[in-house]
Amino acid sequence: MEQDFDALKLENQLCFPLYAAAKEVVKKYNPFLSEIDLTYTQYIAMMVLWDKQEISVKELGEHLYLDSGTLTPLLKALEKKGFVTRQRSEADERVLIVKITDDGLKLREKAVSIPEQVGSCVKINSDDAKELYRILYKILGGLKNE
Amino acid sequence: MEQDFDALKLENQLCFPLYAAAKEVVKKYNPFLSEIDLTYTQYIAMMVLWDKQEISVKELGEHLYLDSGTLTPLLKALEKKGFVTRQRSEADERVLIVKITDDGLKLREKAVSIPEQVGSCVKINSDDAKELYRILYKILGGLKNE
DNA sequence: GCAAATTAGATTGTGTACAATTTAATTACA
DNA sequence: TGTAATTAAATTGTACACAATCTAATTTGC
Repeated sequence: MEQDFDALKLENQLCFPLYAAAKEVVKKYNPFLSEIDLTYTQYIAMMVLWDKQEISVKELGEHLYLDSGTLTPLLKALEKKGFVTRQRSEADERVLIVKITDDGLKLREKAVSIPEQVGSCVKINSDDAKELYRILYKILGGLKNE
Repeated sequence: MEQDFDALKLENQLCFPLYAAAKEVVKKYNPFLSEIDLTYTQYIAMMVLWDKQEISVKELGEHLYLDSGTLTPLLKALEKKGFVTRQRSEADERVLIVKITDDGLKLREKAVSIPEQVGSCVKINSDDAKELYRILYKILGGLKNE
């Protein structure tokens, strides 16, 4: 009585290419990010800060799908590099407010060409890109409400 | 003279939802994987071994998009749990052959229901799943030849 | 045949990720 | 109003992930 194990084959997984492609694409950012002294995770945190100037750790984590265990050391590193400040909210001492500095804002001008540069490394046509974007956010939306 | 920074907005990235969705979906495996004492990375390594019984570290890394820096400690952990053995190839002492053990093979029966269980956590219809699969492997294929 | 180049894996160091726990501040509510 | 519950970050411990380097074995090319 042979059992059917096809469901456990790597090529039948959807999660595996998701995991692998994410890793490989993130890796493509490194040569460009190292020029501005950021890691990928630091870069996406800076993206939120370029947009909002200041934000609590909790809110930042909601945007990035990251928790304080990841963000606390990451934000300390960004503070050390002089790109952000960290200070407790006066209204609620539990809350830590992260603010972008002038140096952090300046960094945006150096970063602005990165999306295009990485884009040229990742071969995907515009239709596939749109489909991928749509499906990924559908998945993320579906996971949130549980 | 205002510069256009839209390319740096989080919502205009394709990589970010890829990164976030991969992380969140992998996280969904943990409750099921912890029951059989595996992490996600160990699980995908076992998938290759369930399929092939034995493989070199190099080949395993090619399948999983992982290098020896990640695989060496991971395979030592799997060896410690008794799921694999590690021994040098006699034909070429540089090569380390990883072999599945009887316990490792038995684990497959416990694991076989995991894909379905995780599937029910991730809301995606069959058309989207097929599209996603196609696009992700297209990306992975495009990154390889460079 | 042998030195140079290549290859496979291991090691080191840095930076995530995240579960679980802890601490301190705030809020709920009896 | 005072205690219990909740909340936000920080901390701790484990496990990747990978660049860079190292070591040992094998292959190349003369």
